[in-house]
Amino acid sequence: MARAPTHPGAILREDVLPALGISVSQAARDLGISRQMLHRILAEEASVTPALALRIGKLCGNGPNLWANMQTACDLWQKKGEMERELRDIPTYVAV
Amino acid sequence: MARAPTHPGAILREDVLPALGISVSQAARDLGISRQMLHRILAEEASVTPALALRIGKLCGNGPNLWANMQTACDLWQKKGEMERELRDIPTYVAV
DNA sequence: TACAAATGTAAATTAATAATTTACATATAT
DNA sequence: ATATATGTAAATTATTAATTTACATTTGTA
Repeated sequence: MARAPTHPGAILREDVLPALGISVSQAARDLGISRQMLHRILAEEASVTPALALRIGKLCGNGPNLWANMQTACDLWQKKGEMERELRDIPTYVAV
Repeated sequence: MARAPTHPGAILREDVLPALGISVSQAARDLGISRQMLHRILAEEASVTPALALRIGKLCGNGPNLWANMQTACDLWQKKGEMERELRDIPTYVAV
C-alpha cells in the first residue's frame, strides 16, 4: 500500500507561504478568500477546488494545474478507500 | 485562445462505450449509478467526480486518473472564464 | 505595561454541486 | 402488440464548499 498523497495545503504551509514571506491573513486578502478558509486549507481540512487552484496559481505565478492535480490525487485516494466495496462490484471489460 | 478541453463524457460516448459494445443502460448498471446520471455525463452536462472516475476507471480497466484529469482540465477551463475579473485582482508574487 | 492588530479555531449559516427518484415520450426487438 | 430499452426533464435529497460570526490567544509597539 502506497502512502497518502501530499495535500496541497501542506505545500502551501511548509514551502509557499514561508517563501513568499507573507502572513496567512495577507495571503487570504490577496487570494480574495476568508482567512478561515485559508486556515482550513493549510490544516488540510478543506480541499483546493478548481476556483481555489486558479487563485493560488495566480498568486504564485505558476498556474492552477499543480494545485488542482495535487487535490485530485488526494480526492481519488480518499474516495478509493471509502468505495472499496462498491468498486469490487464493478466489472472490468477487457479490450478485444 | 486555445480551445476548450475535451469533456470525459465525449470520450465515453464516442470511443469507450462503442468499443465495449454495451448499452448505456448496461453500463450504468455495471457502474452502479443511475442511467440518467450516465446520460448526463455522456451529454457533457454532469461532471466526472472523483467517485465517478474511480467507477469508470474500474469498468475500463485503466484506472481513474485519465478520467479525473480530463474533468479537472474542464473544471479549470470553465472556472477560469467565470472568474476572469476576480483573478485579475490577485497579485503575483515573484520569487526572489 | 496597555492596547491594537493579527492569529488560530470553531460553529452556524448560506450557497453551490452532485445524485437519486419520479415521470413521460419515443424507439426497438421478440 | 407488448415488453424492454432509450433519452430527457424536473423535483427532491444529500453532500460539499464558503462565508459569517464569534471568541480566545498571541504579537508587536507606543
